[in-house]
This record gives sequence, structure tokens and C-alpha cells, in this order.
Amino acid sequence: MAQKTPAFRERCYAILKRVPRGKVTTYKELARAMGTRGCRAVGNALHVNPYWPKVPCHRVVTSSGDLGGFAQGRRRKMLLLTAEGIEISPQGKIDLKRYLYRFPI
DNA sequence: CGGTTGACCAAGT
DNA sequence: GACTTGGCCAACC
Repeated sequence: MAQKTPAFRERCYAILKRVPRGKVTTYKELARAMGTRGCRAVGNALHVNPYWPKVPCHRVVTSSGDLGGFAQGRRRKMLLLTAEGIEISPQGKIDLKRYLYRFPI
């Protein structure tokens, strides 16, 4: 089934694939790299497309360092991030100062 | 085409 | 740090 607007989604995936293992990115930075400011649209695109493990959606977190949401459950996300070498606080928060990756403008 | 929702963000209180 | 308001973009009704 063809998607209506693959441009937005495919762009999102392309950027997301650029993120190196052991690092995370935020919806805002992701949207910014896409050339848009709709951080919500980014999350929406990922939620609608539970591609797995084609797209490392688990590497996308909120700017607050929280895991945000996850179509497969936050529990799964935490495990995956930990498996990549990312440490998560007992509160389920990630240290963006350490693991946040920024895309080249 | 208008209104609502959503894996959000920033600023103000 | 928590809550409220406004903003942003895309998808759905």
C-alpha cells in the first residue's frame, strides 16, 4: 500500500539512519534536519510507521531527555537503548549531554 | 476545507 | 520541577 506523503516519512528515516549507534536524537533536532519545525509531525510519522528494525526509532527521544513514546512500549525502548551502550537513569531519563547527537546543518 | 489529535517544544507562571 | 498556553506540521474525520 502506497503512502500518501512518503517524502516526509522517508526523509525522517534517512535522517534517523544517520544517527550513530550509542547516540540518540530529539524530535526537534530531527525535524530541524528535515527542514521543518513540526516536531509533532516527526513523532507522528514514526508512530504511524512501526518499521522495525529498519529504522532505529528507539534512538529518538524528547528534548527533556525522556524516552517520549514508543509504538512497541517504553519498556522495549529502554532495553534497546541500554543494549546500544546508553545508560538510562532510574527515572527512565537519558543524559542528552552525553548521548545527544546533533546533525550537521 | 475546518476542526481535532498526536511518540512534541518553548516560554511563562 | 510541575502546570498552562501557544505554536508547529502532518494525518484523520
